[in-house]
Amino acid sequence: MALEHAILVSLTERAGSGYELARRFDRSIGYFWPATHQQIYRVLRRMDEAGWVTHTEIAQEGRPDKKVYRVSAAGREELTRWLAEPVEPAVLRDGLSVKLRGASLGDTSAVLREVERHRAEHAGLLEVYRGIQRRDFPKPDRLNGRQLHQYLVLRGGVRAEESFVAWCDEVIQALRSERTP
Amino acid sequence: MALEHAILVSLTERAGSGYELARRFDRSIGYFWPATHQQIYRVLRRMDEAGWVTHTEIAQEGRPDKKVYRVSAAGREELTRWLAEPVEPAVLRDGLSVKLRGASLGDTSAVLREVERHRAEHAGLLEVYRGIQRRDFPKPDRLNGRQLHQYLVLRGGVRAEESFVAWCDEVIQALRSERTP
DNA sequence: AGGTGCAGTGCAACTAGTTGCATAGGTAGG
DNA sequence: CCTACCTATGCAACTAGTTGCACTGCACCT
Repeated sequence: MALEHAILVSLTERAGSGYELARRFDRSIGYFWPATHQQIYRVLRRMDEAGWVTHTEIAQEGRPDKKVYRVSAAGREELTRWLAEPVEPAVLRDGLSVKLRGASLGDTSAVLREVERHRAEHAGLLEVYRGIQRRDFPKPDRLNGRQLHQYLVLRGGVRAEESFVAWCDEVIQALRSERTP
Repeated sequence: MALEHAILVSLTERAGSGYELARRFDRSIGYFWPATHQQIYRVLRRMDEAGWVTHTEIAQEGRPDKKVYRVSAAGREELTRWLAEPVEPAVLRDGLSVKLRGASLGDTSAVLREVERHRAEHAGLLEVYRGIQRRDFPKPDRLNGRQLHQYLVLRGGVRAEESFVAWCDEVIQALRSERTP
């Protein structure tokens, strides 16, 4: 019961179709709450039946018709209710750490290459975040309300990726000097 | 297909029962690969059927009998196979960020209290990690093999929690000065 | 002419994970 | 004495999430 709320937040920011929501989950909100288009479509239907959202079918030329969803009064109520209740701590599932922990049972240099690969991916994501930060929040001192909150979430992403990259560097250095003592 | 591998890593470090594994997942490996006892029991059975592990029933006095699992040759083979293949990037699901992003749609001060609560929890976890670090790895310069890898995973935990706590502090400060401008 | 990719929704079948409960004896505390 | 917790395993029913596929029509590239 929480993809619902991520969708409510996103739809409150702007109404949209399932497809559009899936794009947003790919580019922004999905960085901290991932979801596939399938899951989104399914949950949207459930939310529609529960009355949290309404939809309008929009006929389009040259491309398929779409259903634009918007948050209803009941949805806004549910969202404020959820915002006031405690939320469980973040869940992390990191296969790389499992691998590292078992590295000595296999080919350590393959694990090292994996860490290097992940380092590159996370460094890329960090650049994406920093790009958004430069473009959308060039003067972060004067923000408030929704803009401030979006900025703060982005800051979390930047910090997390910086920390991940730094960890990768530490691991890479340690594994390299282990291989050539 | 990855809880299997986390279990293989843990059972290779030391054989144990489902219950013992569940304890370990609560205290160490579960910090980056969470699992409930139910899931562990189910997967253990599947791994047993697949021949990756074997079990011996141990009769005990005063407490229930237990099944001690150990990794078989096929299990070790599977583990080395998995260690050599690429692993998907870590998945994070952070409800607090969703909340923060939607904070202006509800009671912002309730969200602030939530951030403070999470800060305290993560600071506590950080202390746990640092305690393990002091106790188990007082001289990290001379480690290698399994010990080094375990230490590096722990370092990842320390870094992640430090970063999370620092982010919470940034958020708390920003939300406070937003409320009293 | 043929392939790829985007926009758009969705079904079917699957795997993974959660929650609640059951059982049972021992141990510790109020 | 009663409650609560620990050790130990597990069933049943549920919710969540993944993977693979289908269909339409346009645009773009080769």
